[in-house]
Amino acid sequence: MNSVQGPSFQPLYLQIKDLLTQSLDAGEWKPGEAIPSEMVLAARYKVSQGTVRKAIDALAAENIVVRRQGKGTFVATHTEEKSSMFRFLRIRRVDGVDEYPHRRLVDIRRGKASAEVARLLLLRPGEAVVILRRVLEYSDEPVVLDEITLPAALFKGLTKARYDAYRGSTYSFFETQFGVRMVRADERIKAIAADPASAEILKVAVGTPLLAVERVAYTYGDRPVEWRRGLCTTKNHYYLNQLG
Amino acid sequence: MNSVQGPSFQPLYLQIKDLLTQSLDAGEWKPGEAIPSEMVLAARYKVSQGTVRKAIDALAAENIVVRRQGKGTFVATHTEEKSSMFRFLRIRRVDGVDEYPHRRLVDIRRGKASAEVARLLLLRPGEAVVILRRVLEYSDEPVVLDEITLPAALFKGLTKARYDAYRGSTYSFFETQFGVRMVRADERIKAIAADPASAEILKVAVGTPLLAVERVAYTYGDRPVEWRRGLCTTKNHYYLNQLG
DNA sequence: CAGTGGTCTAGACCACATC
DNA sequence: ATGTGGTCTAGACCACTGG
Repeated sequence: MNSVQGPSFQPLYLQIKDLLTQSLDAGEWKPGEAIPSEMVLAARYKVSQGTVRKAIDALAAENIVVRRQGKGTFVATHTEEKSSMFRFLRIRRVDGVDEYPHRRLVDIRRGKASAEVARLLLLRPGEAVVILRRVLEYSDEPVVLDEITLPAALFKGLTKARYDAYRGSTYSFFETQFGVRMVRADERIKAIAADPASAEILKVAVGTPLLAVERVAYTYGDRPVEWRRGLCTTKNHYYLNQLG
Repeated sequence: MNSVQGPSFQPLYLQIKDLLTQSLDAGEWKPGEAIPSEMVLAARYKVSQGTVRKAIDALAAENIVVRRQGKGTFVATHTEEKSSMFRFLRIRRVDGVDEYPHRRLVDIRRGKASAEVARLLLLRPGEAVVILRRVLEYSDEPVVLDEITLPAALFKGLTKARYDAYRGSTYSFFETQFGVRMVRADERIKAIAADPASAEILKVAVGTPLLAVERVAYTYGDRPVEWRRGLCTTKNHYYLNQLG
């Protein structure tokens, strides 16, 4: 059922994958919901089940959907079992115990995108942004001091009260409250000395070496929608990475 | 052609994948060589080409093997194009230019595995190890100070002269000279202050914040075969990570 | 039981590399 | 022209879930 292929050839299953991504992006199926079965999608797109399967396999490999045998294929969520909660949280306790930190919002303020943020988030310089400052606490110990910058246009009505009231991870909050789902991120890590303000919040001496982690997070279609910078104490914690 | 399945069921294509991994491990096909074609493997294992294909797909997804349309499937190498050279090297210049560092071996010494190294590399405490100390230089600037610990049993005849004489990456050296191919690694990152000895080598002030990167690298079958600890200046460089 | 995803097969054809 | 991997199809059967 493959149509005539234009000059810029793309396999059928990748075309189907793009169509599915568009539907996901448009919110046709919400996070946590099931997408139609392979047979139904095959009928809709007039291709064989095997081709739909390959398209879904590709989405599953990117953690955009989750397959569950016997039940169906579901739009991935940041509100899930432990396994996926640590996908975007690489900080671990040195003793190896998996602990999900308590997040304490220091303040929210509105501002204009700096040249750097505008460049990274593909905004016009000076465009409105929302900036959250947070502290992540592990067993009541402050470990990470965060600053999260978001395009205001996508996060209308983001207030401290709403953030504090939400139970669950920050990306789960973004996803359920603003329909912005993070699918991928790039991080750059440096080591820096604690400045007085950060040192006080993290309860370390001024000049203590900290990890400085900068992140750009992307939603469907590789659109950047979050910039964050975190300072992390590594007295009792480390940053975990798997190279494969 | 599936045989009767015992109590611990495993799909045929995963069984084939394991057989291929064993052959790879045994050196039946060396890095850089082509493995037999899908048709030939299908005949050998008495399964369909599609099943062999799924097995190879799984190996390709883990970067153990590389497919090249029209040519064949090849055992992956650390001696390849730029794209794969940075798979285990996450240090980048802040200006974004991709530069492969010059490695300078400080010394090689032999010793016994500490309790920690023995635990991580699954050795008996006190078992013989080889320890390399290196400096990685980017544009003549020392950036990383490394200490690499290897089980002596796997790296007989490793001398400074041989290391210095080799052209190519360290993992390429291990692979071609000792038949030990790294396929995966875990890294743990902390921020620490430069001690006097390290500071001098890296040409930074004592107390300068550095990244401390600890790595355990694994070969086929998840067998740990390298432990390393690196100290990295982040004045002009950073550690890059992709979360997906 | 019916419906879902998961595996396996067999065959056709396409794209690419090499001779 | 031949051989390789890449795509697509159609159908059968298995494994899991839930009514």
